[in-house]
Amino acid sequence: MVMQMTKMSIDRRVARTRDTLHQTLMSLILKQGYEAITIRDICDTANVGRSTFYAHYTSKDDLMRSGIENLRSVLVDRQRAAQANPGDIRHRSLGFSLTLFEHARDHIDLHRGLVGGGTVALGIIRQILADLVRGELAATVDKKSEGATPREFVVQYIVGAYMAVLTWWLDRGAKPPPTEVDAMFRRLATDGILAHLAEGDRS
Amino acid sequence: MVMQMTKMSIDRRVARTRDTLHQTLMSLILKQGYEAITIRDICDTANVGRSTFYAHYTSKDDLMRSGIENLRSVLVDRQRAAQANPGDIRHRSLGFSLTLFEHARDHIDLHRGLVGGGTVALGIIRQILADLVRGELAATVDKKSEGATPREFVVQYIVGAYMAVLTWWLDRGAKPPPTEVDAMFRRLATDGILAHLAEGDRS
DNA sequence: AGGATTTTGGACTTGATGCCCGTTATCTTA
DNA sequence: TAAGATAACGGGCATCAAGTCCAAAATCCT
Repeated sequence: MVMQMTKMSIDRRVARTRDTLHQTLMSLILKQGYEAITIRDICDTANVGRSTFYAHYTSKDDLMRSGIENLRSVLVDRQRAAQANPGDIRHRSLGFSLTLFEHARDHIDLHRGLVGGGTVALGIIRQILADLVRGELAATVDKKSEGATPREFVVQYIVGAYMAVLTWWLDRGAKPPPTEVDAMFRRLATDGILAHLAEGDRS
Repeated sequence: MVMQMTKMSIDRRVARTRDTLHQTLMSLILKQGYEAITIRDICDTANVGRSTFYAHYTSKDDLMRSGIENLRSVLVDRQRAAQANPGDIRHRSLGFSLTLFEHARDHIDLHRGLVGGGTVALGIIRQILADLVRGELAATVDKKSEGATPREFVVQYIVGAYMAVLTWWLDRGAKPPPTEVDAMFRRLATDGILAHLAEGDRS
């Protein structure tokens, strides 16, 4: 029979295989870290033929990429909610921060695997955040206020700082609760480090 | 003859080998990126037996690590010079910024290879910067002004932001000159993003 | 010059990748 | 529920890099 053009309901076997592969990858990340994982490992653990793996994904990175995309939707949703809320610019901006801190705390093992692991996951998350921040800046800042600092510069600055802080926080076992790290990050980002340094040292 | 205890002048063969290996690694980074380099590549290009490589280093990362340490001294030196200079806290702090931007511009190919390449180089540079910033904060901030924000949090924040900005800048071909990016970074870091956002949008 | 040390190059093992293909299991749909 | 389509299996195969080892040759140091 000819394939229907718009959208075929996905074969259950395909769905099952892909699902299993994703879950297995995650569990292996927790167990041995991303880098150390081999495609053999994944297939063996998942009870999936290696040929089958290659029928769906071209590499470990490919599997990872495809599996991490749902994180984006979570963040985007919450972001939208935060944007809708009225409030001072101080509270309205950087909406992803608390969300991601909390998500990381709730799935701490997974996130530790991600950050501890390869560049791939970090890169994807980085990109997702960059998109969010970019959108936020576009909605927040006035078009005419274009200063000497390129928009993208600010985006990279914020995302870089956030990723570093998130990683550090996870490495320490997510010690201070999300709301607190969130507050620290926001303050640092919006007010700058001068406020921190000069507190007891205003010359 | 018995080995002298304190310090033996290094065998010329050893020095030559190690030197060649380092230079070769760098040139290969520029040509094909760090990740894609194989130990075979290095040895072939360097005209060094593969056995010899393993007699000196245990891995590609090992070679990289040992080779990048001189960058540290460059930065540390300039940092010291900057620290000695009198001046407002705004100019005295973040001394590494301009230095590294300039170094990156002068060795742009190398730096592009580094950042474009593996996690290793980035990690090392990150660590070097973290040490610098940590030292700087310790010298700058008053002990008693310890706020709710851990010192290390600020360090990670700054370094993360800087690395991201540096990478972005290099990817764009180091377009705005070092002094300008440096100024942008400093301003963002010390004054925060609020100053930027609110410029034309003070509600 | 001569003993010490390094370099060499090739052989060997191990293990991962990626691909192929005939067989078997499972799904879809009519 | 039976038939035809499709996916999964699994074993084999070629390729390549990582490491290790060793005897012979080259180079260095004093």
